[in-house]
Amino acid sequence: MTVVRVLADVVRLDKTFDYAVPDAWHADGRAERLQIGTIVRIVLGGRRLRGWVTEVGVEPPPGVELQPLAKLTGMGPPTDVMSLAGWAAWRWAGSTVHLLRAASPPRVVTRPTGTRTVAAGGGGSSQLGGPAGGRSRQVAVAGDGSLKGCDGLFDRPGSVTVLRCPPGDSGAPIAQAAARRGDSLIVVPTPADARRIAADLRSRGVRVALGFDDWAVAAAGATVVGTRTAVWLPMPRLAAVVLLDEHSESLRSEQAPTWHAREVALERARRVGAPAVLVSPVPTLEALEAGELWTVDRSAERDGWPVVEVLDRRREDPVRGGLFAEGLRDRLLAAGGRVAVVLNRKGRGRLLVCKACGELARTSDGRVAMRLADEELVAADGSERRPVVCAECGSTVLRNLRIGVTRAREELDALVGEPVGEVTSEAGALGPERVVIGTEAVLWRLPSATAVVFLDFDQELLAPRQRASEQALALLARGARLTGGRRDGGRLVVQTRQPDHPVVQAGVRADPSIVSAVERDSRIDLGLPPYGAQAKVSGPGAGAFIDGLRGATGTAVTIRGPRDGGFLLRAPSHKPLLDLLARTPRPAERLRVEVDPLRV
DNA sequence: CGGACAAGCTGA
DNA sequence: CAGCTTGTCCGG
Repeated sequence: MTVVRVLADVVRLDKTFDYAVPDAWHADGRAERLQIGTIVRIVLGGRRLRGWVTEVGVEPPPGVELQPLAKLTGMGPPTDVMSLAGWAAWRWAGSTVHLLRAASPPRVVTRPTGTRTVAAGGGGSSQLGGPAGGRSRQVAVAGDGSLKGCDGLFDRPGSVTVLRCPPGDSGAPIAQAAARRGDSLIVVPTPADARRIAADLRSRGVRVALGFDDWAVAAAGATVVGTRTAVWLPMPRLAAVVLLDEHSESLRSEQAPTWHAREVALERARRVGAPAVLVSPVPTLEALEAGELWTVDRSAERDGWPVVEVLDRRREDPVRGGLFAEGLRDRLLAAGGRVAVVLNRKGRGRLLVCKACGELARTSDGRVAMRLADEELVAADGSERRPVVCAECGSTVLRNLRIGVTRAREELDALVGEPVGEVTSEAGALGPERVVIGTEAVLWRLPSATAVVFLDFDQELLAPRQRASEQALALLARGARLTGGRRDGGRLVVQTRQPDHPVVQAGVRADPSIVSAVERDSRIDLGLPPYGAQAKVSGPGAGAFIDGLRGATGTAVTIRGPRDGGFLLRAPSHKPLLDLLARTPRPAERLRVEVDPLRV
């Protein structure tokens, strides 16, 4: 009798059970389709459940009467993806079930779709062009702004390369170079990016699976293009991995387990020895830590960024100054074409500003905004408290820098003397107005702009998030993608009271390494990822779980809390932390474990 | 997770 | 002691 082990599709269960393969399945060939990852129906405690085969031909446990498998549903994640999901469950301290759901086809797949016309290796497709450029740690930018020499990125098996190139769209040539190596995994931030890259590759004769709808196409062997979930698609002949806009927040899953497509893709590449290339105008420290940095020529990078103009608001009256710096009107009128004005209203935290000298109330390291609470200044992340005194000049009179969000459009209207459009994140036609205002969504909804204005950049710089600096710089890069480089007249206008902030300076000098260097030092100091590991444990079961953790001895993990009902675990690296989380039994009550949380 | 069953509480 | 709530265990 053949016995298979099956993981039931029940998150809180997260447990395998053994089932007998019915004799009839041997006769009609179904038994041969049972492989690791195959999706089946099982009966468990009287319930019919979905499950994934995790082992075939296991020794039946003694004294247990096995139930037969109820149904063979169809193909599931291949063996390597099953194993990858298990790794990810460890890496983000979550259930394997969550990740296998992400890796399973959206509809039943009985067999892979289609066969490849080009042999694996892809070299037969001449429309992809040939390798160009020699080996160096640089990729060249041609006169038309396209990249040359991308093939060198994929020369070394198992290598991880970070390619920092200017904010313009550089994805297509890199995707083409990857596809020349064979079936490649190309991960992009948005479905629109995926469609664009996929169309380009298809026009060059590459067999492409576009996102999860093409699960069966990918299973037959193809270059996969998609958003973060694409890292879970079957790829029987994975030859290269590319992440475009590696810094993008969209690569991280919002729901727990909060897996990150960068880390999953790198692990997947590592397992098969495929070269991986992480592309971004503003690489994260995680990327820089994982791979070797390649750049484009310094002057080409500079030209690819727009001019960044800083409007320093420190000397203005914080009350009468309102939303707009003195020179803004002139800049708006001077811009020839469309102008996008960005006002972040998601950051609800109001900023306090010194009435005497115009400095913002910040923590002593200048990283986090402070607010008024109980007659005291308290950091937005709770890390620091002090009396209500300006750290710069000693004045005790601070004012709320309240941004008049509702009136922003009207005020701007009056300022420029022409109708101003408003863009929201909801769909809807864009108006004909030359100047449009909105939240960060403006940067995603508009196809292009001559200039982008950040009205309240301090809100980004001081956001109580671990990656506030990186994200603020990413926002500049996003704006730069709308405007194009300085050669095309692109211009960013940044209103700030922190003109010397590394992010602002990085924009002005078109040099993202300024932020990398400062961030690196501070994260090493604070033991933050990627130079340390953190996990946030919360929920009704948190207390009991932490008690269990405390029982473990000899680990490098420190526990802080409870604060707001949650605990923060820290360790010098991921392994001791994750191993401890994995071997500690979970309580019956609800528990949320977030590894490397965005906020602590 | 969800069902089964046991132990505990309440009101007549 | 029926009828209901709450807790614990287990499924292959």
